[in-house]
Amino acid sequence: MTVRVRIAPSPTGDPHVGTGYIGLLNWCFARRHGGKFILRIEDTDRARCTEASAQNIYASLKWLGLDYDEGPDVGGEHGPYVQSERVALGIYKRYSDQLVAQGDAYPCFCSSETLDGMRKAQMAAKQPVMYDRRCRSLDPAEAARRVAAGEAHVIRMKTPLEGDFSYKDRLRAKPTVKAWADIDDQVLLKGDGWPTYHLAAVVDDHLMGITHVIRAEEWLNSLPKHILLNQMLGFTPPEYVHVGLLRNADKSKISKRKNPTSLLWYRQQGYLPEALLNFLAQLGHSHPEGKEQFSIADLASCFDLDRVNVAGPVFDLKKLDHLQGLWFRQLTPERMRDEVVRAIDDRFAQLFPLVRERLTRGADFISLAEPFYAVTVNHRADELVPKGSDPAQIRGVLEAFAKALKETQAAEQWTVAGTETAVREACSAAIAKATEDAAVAALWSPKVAFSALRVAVTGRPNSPPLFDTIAALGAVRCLERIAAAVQRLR
RNA sequence: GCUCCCAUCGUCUAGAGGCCUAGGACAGCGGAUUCUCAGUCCGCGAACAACGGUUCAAAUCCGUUUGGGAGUACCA
Repeated sequence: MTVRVRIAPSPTGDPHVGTGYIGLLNWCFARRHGGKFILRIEDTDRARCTEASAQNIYASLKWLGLDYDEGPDVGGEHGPYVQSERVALGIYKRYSDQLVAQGDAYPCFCSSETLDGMRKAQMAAKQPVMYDRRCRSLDPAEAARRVAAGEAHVIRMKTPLEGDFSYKDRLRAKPTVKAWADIDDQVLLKGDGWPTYHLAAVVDDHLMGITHVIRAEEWLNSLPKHILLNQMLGFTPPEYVHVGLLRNADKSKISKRKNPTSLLWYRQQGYLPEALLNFLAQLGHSHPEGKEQFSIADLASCFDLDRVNVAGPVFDLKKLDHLQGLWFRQLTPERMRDEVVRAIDDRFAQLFPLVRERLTRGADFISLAEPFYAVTVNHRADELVPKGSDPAQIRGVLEAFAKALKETQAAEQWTVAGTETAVREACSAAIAKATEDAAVAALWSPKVAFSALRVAVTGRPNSPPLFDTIAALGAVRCLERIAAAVQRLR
């Protein structure tokens, strides 16, 4: 039997590291066994999926080097590989009809309000939350008549009312056992006639000849539904394997709030695909020879599905940075040069408008843009403290600005307008506190206070417009530099 | 609440009953090299969640507890 595995991301938002992680595992498994690795786009959520997002998934997988043998943009014998196109072909509706005809599924006419009320009542009564199956007992002929009359409905699967479900996941010592009675009558076809994940994935995995479904453990709970669906439809189920979920430092499921989750971000930051992949690989599968640095081709040659981790690993960027350093320093001079040029180019587009009118010669760009590229700047005390003020006063000003800007950063308002508003408000507040004090008003005037801020942030008395500069530099570097300037004044 | 999953240093892990007074890597700390920094090299601290079994022998097997996580959608 030829191994056929897949990843099936949903094109919502940015391409996710989790997709990269699961993709890597599937890719290695396919390559190890001479099988096929397939990409399928699951865009059945019409409200959230976008074409741009799908394009980013293709680009990111390509960037990582996780080449797929079949997929939307490469074709294959089992297409189309985008579920919305398969909806148009009537594929899911056909299977749903079959299930209803067999008596394994039924139309449900309950409104979302009804369902909401049900949930709340069950919650309050500390009962398990699930559909009470009231439409399941409707007379099929009567239900069919209401459907034909155009009444709003969904299609639900009939889960067994008694008995146990058991499935042995190869990564777990003991089989997963659940009582069928705890499993909901899952919606298969939504009100708009589109399939839910459960129906679509099971049908497509079968139609595409998938032999192993290697996915994250968040799916473990719905495994019984998927196996049951396979049985009802007369399919031989693929082997389902559930791996650990990537975690934040607090062990919760990895999230945008607490970690960079976008693959686009890693590329933009200059991480090497080799390093990211190496890092991701270590989270899921240790190298049998104990190697720390290895390529995915190397991993693929010794990949063992039974060695994959089930405990969700914490995603730690420090380790990535270390690996990145190893890979980067081993780059050929040519490729390293390309990486450096790319890093400069990326920022050039943003910076050029700021310095353009200040240029006399092309080489001026280098000195003018230096504060934007530099990791840190050195402050001169005499420049930091404008005439007529003293170091202690300026320190107070900068500390107030730092506080205001930190809030701006926390509120994700780090833009030209956002930072300017924050800084100006800090000035107004300080002046308002000391009414009619001319000296205080002078200290907090743009002329004095802004100039101190400019030196703190750029390390020099002249720069492009202050708030454009602050916005372009980014919150992290600005705040670091202000803190350094405050230190300098102690 | 209900259901399921998981459990070795701060983090990623090695470990499939004796090789374990638990090994490696990252991070931290100390030292060496060095004009500086980075790097490199050397060293230090740091874990089998707890309690009961099974066994001549348990990090490894079983049970209970504790802790963490996930699911509980007409999202995937």
